[in-house]
Amino acid sequence: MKKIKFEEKYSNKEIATLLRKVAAVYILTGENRFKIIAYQKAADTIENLSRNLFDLWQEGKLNEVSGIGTSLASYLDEYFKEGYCRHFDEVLKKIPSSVFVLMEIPGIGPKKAFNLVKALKLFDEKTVILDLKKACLSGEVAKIEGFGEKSQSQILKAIEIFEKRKEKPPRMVLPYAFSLAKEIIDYLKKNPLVKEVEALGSLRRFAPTIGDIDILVKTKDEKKVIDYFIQFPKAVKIDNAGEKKASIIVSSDIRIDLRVCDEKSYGAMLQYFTGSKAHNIKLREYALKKGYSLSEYGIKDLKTKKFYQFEKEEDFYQFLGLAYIPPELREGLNEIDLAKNKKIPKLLTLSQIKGDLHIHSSFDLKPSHDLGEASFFEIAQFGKKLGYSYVGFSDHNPKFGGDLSEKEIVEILKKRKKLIEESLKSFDIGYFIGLEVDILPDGELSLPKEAVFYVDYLIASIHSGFSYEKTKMTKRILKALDFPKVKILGHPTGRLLGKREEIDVFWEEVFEKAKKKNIALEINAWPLRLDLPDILVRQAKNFGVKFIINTDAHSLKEMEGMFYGVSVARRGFLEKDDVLNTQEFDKLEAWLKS
DNA sequence: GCCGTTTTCGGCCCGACTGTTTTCAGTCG
Repeated sequence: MKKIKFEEKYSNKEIATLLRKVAAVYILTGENRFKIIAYQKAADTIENLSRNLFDLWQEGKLNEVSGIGTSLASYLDEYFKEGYCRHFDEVLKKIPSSVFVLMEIPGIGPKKAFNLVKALKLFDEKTVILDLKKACLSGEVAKIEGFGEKSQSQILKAIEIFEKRKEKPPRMVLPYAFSLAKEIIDYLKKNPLVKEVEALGSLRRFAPTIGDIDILVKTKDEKKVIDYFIQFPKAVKIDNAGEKKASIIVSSDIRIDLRVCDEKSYGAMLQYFTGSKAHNIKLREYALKKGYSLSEYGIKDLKTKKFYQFEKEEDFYQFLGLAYIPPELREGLNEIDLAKNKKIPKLLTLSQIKGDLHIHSSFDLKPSHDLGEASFFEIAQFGKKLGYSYVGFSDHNPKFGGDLSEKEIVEILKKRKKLIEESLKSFDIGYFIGLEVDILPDGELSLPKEAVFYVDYLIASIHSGFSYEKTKMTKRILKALDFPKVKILGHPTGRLLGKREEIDVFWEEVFEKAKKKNIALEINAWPLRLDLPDILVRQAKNFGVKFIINTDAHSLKEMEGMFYGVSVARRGFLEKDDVLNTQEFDKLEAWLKS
């Protein structure tokens, strides 16, 4: 078979888009609606896959993906092999391509898009959005059958929001989402009708980035709470507001969804509104097989027609014969099967963490990157305050290959070790002397070998050359792991959420080697990193690799961010024993010396 | 078009909100 190179059009995202387009055409041509659903479901599944569909195809595992049956598998096989699929092409030909562009605007689906294109003759996909905007402004849209003044101005607003979002997608990193959610929660709490209020959705699941903020309120007066909510001072637009729910857009183009309910359905509503969508769909399918229909209000027994309500979420899952599923695991993977067999892991908790091994101090060792803000003593003191048994100092390596000679670098590290020992002589917390060292392009570490005598451990990290080809990058990392005293692979994928993509690596080879050499993979808790990503955490765990969760703090304040790293570990199914810095000092020391 | 702890046939998650209608279709989460 000829070797086929991966291209952008083979990415999960692009394939999902392709299948959704086919589904859209089927909607317009009046296909069987379950066929349409099948395409949409396959698209959802593929988009949320933890691996590239393309890779799975190369391994002959297309049929293992749920939602891909014989038909789709053969279409996709042709698509990967030939670069196109005749069936898809023929279907898509039936509809002007500008229809698909309009569908990207919120509130416009296939039917509205098609009617607009047909009525206004908007056939140029490059200008279709601009043309539609003009048509709205000149009042033409309101004249089309099925549209009116209101939908015309709604479309206009939707286009504006769409254009803004295209410039800067408003996905938030966790800390920002938390602070925004807190603002809204504080506002809601001022209203005495609000009995209880919680942030749910992806925030409760601790997803690495958050799109919308979801808020649930328990109240006896639903309508009044909704009226109060839409008066939130920072709201720039009320997207919708009914009896049961409302959505506002706040100044930063972020959407806040509110649901209100009484106490009797609070448990079911918590479950529903925490999601994810994929988890809820799977849960409902599972329940249906058992003769129950689920909704945000409770559980209906389809035989007896009896309706059950739940004040607590735990009882909702229990009723279905399932163990409680922590929100972090509700991504529609295999968590329902695990819950059915009572195999839900006992996830790591923050209180189990005994120390932080990636902290940057203010000691000036002429580093390759930025210094921290706090002294060794201040860091130790703060570690103690956080309840840790030990801390690890891991400044960036001195700039190697520049003005400093190897001898000078060794001297600096010698001096640093002495200073640390003196600073903490009479302070009762364990400590380790580490160093975060750059992995150079060739896989060497940016440090003279003699320097390792003055450290307990090294964190090897990539800080440049992120776009190497996969094989070269893999070799580079594997080589770095052979450097003496490397015990941790720091922020392994190098990603910066919304700013920099993950490096391209054959991770299985890295996991294999890390396991063999007893090297831990870091889960870097810095909110923009959250690296290793949860999906890879789970894969690495299956290889038997151990982890260490670090904050990469450059200030005392940042040392408080351990919590974000723990959330990644939880989403990656990690338990206490998977994570080395849950161990006491002696055990950790033994590992560092191993 | 997919799927199987009732099934290889006959099912397929569930409900809210809006606008344009005059009972519902479209869209969204």
